[in-house]
Amino acid sequence: MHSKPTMKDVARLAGVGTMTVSRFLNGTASVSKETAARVDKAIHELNYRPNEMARALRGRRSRSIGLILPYLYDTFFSGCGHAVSTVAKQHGYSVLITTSNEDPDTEFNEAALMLQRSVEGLIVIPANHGETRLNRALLGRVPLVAFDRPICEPAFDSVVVQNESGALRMVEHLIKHGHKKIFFMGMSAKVYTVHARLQGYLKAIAEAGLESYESFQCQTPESTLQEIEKHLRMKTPPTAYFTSNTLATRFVFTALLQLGVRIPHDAALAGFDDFELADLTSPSLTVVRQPAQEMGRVAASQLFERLKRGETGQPGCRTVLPVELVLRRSCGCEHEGAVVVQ
Amino acid sequence: MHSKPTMKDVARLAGVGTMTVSRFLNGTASVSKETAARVDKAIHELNYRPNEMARALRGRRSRSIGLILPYLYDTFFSGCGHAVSTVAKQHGYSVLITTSNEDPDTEFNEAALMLQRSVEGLIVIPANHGETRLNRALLGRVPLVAFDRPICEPAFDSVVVQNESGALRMVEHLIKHGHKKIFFMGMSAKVYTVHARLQGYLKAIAEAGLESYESFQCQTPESTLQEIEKHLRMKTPPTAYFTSNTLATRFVFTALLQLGVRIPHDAALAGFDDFELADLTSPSLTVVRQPAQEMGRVAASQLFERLKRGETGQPGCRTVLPVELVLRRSCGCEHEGAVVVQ
DNA sequence: ATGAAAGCGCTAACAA
DNA sequence: TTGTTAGCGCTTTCAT
Repeated sequence: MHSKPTMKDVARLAGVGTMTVSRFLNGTASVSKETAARVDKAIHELNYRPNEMARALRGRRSRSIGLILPYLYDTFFSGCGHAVSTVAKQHGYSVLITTSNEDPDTEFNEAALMLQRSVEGLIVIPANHGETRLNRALLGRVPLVAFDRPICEPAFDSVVVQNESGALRMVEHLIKHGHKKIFFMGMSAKVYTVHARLQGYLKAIAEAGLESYESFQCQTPESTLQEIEKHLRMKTPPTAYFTSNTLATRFVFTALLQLGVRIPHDAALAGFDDFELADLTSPSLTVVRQPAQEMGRVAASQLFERLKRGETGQPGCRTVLPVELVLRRSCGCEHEGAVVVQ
Repeated sequence: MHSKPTMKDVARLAGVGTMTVSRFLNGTASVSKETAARVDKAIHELNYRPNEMARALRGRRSRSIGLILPYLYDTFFSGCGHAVSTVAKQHGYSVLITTSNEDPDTEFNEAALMLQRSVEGLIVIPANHGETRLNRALLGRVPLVAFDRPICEPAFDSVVVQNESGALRMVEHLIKHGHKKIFFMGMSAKVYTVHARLQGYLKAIAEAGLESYESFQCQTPESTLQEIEKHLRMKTPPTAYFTSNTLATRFVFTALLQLGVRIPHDAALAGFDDFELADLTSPSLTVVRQPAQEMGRVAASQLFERLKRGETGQPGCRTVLPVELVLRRSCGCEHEGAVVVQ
């Protein structure tokens, strides 16, 4: 056989019509046992595999979904991606993946391209909050689930974590350690999660009757270092830092070490988002742990639920997943190992 | 408009035949300026987007490639994936992604599924060495580029790093520090990269006239801990460890810390594969750095090169990318920061 | 339970 | 330069 065998080839070999082969493969209608056996034999003999493009073109279903992440090299995002991919595989679906690089236009174009490829649904971590151009007009009837950051479009589902309350609880923890001047350090106020965590920080600070301090200079290691240097020159430098995400945590941690600040003695540190090796630094890092893979799993499940029900008009729902406080040493706790607070 | 506009709709609105629209879109043949303008207007008016499935079915090109990685949650793999995705986007291609979970059968099935989806090429980090079932028979004329781990099939391209010489140089470095008993710690001898790095270790050891010690117990933190405990009970415990990959490095590092071994005083440590935060541990970790993203970039470029040339008969070539030694503190070096040796 | 005909949206091949 | 015809491989519809 030169090129790939088609359904016609199978039908001919089995001595039946193509529709019988199609029905056998899809279980759309009953096929007598005998013919089924003949068809099955022919399929194996030719090593026949249906052409998914033709299937998608003729039928309604492409058995594929699209996944758009800001980046793939970030552990958090790729962890989510792994979960989505796993769920899709369980449903027999393929995943088209792409990155938006946090750019709403790229995101829009990539989404459009995926729709051209007839994906049945889209799972997205939207680019910077409020700027996403994804909407019903673009998507038509195709369902979309946003996660990590919600989309303000009522028809889309969202899956997020307890950003605000997680931050609030962690800052409360720092306050319990006796800190009065706690700095919030973020990468960018434009990102939804950073903003939400800032709100939690502000609430905790306000409830304790303290003053709030925030900075969004954690763009690069250098800018972070400069910012922290500025703090050290203050009359009363901060005694604790709360960082908005992994990268901010890393940058602040590095800067503090470089500047000879002893953690947690001179300044305590706690961050949002756990990561590998956070327990191997010195001191080990206290963080809010969010369930990255679980979030991807739930988002994907939600999408497949919609696809199964075929209900497209349903309003979107928001799922909020719980976070945990992982208390290690950088906050000032002195117990051995890590204490996880649900 | 109820459902999506088709080429026919555009043709009708522009008052031309569908072929003119097709030619306009693909630049296959010249279209007069006036008609081109009318077609362009119609396309924008209807917000028409060609159906990629139909294109792929009729024409030869699906403008998509498949990417198969062992896992997606591993930073190394997802970094490679990011690079592949970026290159594909530059070429206007979409990426179907999936994970093999290091299982050759899953890998085989996923590859077959991708071929059913008419991918034009495949980029793969093959599952455990020697067991991969990917071959020309499955792939037909579809090109494949293996990276990180090569595939022993002459028609496939491979992109790898200097696993053996990188390991050799690092072990030589440990030897220069005066170590006589250096343990090689790996996760699994079945993985190509681990095997290759072991060869480098063995060569360095042999050239120095030393005795070699190897263990593949770094499966879990627990098994690693047990293994190291065993070493400590030896008459002359090892004074240095060389680890085969990130996870092994982490496990050995944690175990040594837990057992109160002072690094590098009681035992030095050096590993293959750099990772974020390797410079923030205490002591900071000396590693062989391999260019993960670069490897993905080169593999993808190689694939697109083949696609462009359309030459399918060409024998596969192997590209070897250089690694760097990143000397931090865990090996016993005492300089500030990190020294990178090309 | 099975088959024949039509056509999904597009493009290669030919014709004008 | 442009249009017509045919058909990629499959499934829907209608017939038997």
